[in-house]
Amino acid sequence: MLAGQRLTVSSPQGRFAEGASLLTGQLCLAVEAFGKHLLYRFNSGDVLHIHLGLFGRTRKRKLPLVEPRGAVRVRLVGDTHVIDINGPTICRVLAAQDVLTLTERIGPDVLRSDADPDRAFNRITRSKAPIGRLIMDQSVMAGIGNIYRSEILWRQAVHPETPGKAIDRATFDRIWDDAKALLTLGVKRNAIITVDGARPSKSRYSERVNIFGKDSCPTCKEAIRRFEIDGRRTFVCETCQPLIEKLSSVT
DNA sequence: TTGATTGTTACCGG
DNA sequence: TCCGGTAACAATCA
Repeated sequence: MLAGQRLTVSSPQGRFAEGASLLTGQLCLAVEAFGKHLLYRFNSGDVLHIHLGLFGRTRKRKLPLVEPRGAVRVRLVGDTHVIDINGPTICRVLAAQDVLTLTERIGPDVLRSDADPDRAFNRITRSKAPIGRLIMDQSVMAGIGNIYRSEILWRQAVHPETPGKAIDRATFDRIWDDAKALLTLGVKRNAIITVDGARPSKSRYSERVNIFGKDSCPTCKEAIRRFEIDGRRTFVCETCQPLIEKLSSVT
């Protein structure tokens, strides 16, 4: 994005003011993602850490500058473009040690080539927690959000309430590979698309997904059950995703 | 005006 | 010390 450019960093809303002054005029060496965390690395060694949370947005525009739209917390101005960051949950400057602490806390990111899926598999098979919780636990594996959770488990015919330790290696591999494929597509199209062959459109994501927010299963037409895992909506077709607790529940 | 929401973290009690 | 539960926070839209 703006990597390789000298950036003017400002804080139009006044918040993050000290952080902005620390960074302004520095060369942005790289922009990197660890799961849902964004790191802007600067030549001074400072790192701008952003997490967009539930409501955060970034907007990229060509220069010239226009008035910030909505609640812009950080504005990054390069040679040709400007990026506005609205409503991030996290917006701070990290020292090198804090960056390490952060990246060590985050599980393997399905989109990173240096990710080690074995770490996720080991966590999952040691837990009796439901797989629907585990794959969205960013310390177990990073990248999957609430919509992808229901969609991936439906696509792989895994019931979200299956205990982690009942997940065998082949099943885990299918979940991991599907997550990787869907998130890669999502990045490429800048949209959540989990229906094979679907195209992004101006419509809401609900038209590009299989069961999230739906009442009936696109495959078998049976009713979709909706319930909560950790307070977040979860959808399951109990016909296509039967709950199999398998043998390993022997304790 | 109210409610819902593609998320995370801090804190507290058991 | 490690859980599970709860609250807090963020911004926008219907």
